[in-house]
Amino acid sequence: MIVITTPQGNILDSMPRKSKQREAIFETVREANSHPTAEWVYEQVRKEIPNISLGTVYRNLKLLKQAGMISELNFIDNLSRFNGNVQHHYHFKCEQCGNIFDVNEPVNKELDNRLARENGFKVFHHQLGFYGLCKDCQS
Amino acid sequence: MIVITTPQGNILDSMPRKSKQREAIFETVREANSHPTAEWVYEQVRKEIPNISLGTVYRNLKLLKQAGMISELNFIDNLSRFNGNVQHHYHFKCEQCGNIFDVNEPVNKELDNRLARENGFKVFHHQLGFYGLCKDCQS
DNA sequence: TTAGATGCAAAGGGTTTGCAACGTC
DNA sequence: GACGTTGCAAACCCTTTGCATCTAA
Repeated sequence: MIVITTPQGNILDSMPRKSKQREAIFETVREANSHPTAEWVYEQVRKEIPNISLGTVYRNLKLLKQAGMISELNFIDNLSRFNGNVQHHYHFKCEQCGNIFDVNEPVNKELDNRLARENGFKVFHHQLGFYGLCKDCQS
Repeated sequence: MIVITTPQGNILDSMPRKSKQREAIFETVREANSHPTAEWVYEQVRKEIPNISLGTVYRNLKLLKQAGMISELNFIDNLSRFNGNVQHHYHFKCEQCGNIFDVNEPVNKELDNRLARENGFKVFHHQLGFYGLCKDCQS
């Protein structure tokens, strides 16, 4: 159903059909520098397409995730959060204001290999999240 | 309201009142070598206290967590999972069978310090979760 | 024309909460 | 007796889904 083309091509074209809703949702997530929830995406897209429904937002977020165009975080809290940055990276969550930041820490692939060697697991990837206070919340 | 006494003392005594429900819930989580959900804890405790309610389970899991007697994982999926192991450690989730394993990998505290230095965050702790296939699911 | 995509509303699943009754100190 | 705790059920919140309608190809 969904065919992922080369990273260079517009992956939206690989969907069975185009829709302005999906395009708006994708753009919203990609341009957000926060790590938005579905609700937030919905509120944003609503400014452009006032009668879009939450169900459509959820359906498309799921599709876009399956197509590898966005990623989903579910280790921050019990809310799904989406991210236009598909590259592997780490996160920091401020326990005061709740904001989530991308972290520039280099990703350590060797961790996966070591775990695989020592425990006999097959390890595909890992998620690393830091918790504390951001600059603004320390004063 | 809740006073955490020394790790040696029975922290349950520091609660305003005792209840057999709370004790059973605590024991169930501590003795589980899985990383149980509230629902699972409820099913277990029900064998001992048949008319316990789910609400009581949730209330006590929250209390026990606040008292530092159990910990909560919310980075595995969008379900709260509880753990009698309060020490800092990492996790592996099998994407096939869904089981979650504690990982013996040493905890790297230096990570927190480096992040703090480089980004100006105050870092309290971090969570690291690995994803892949466990031994049983590789065949 | 055909099948995917939408909007709507209802349903689902996990968690919290209000309240009267109960239990502990 | 005071007040923390419980059981129950309703409420809540986030997410999914069924269905008739719409729309891209």
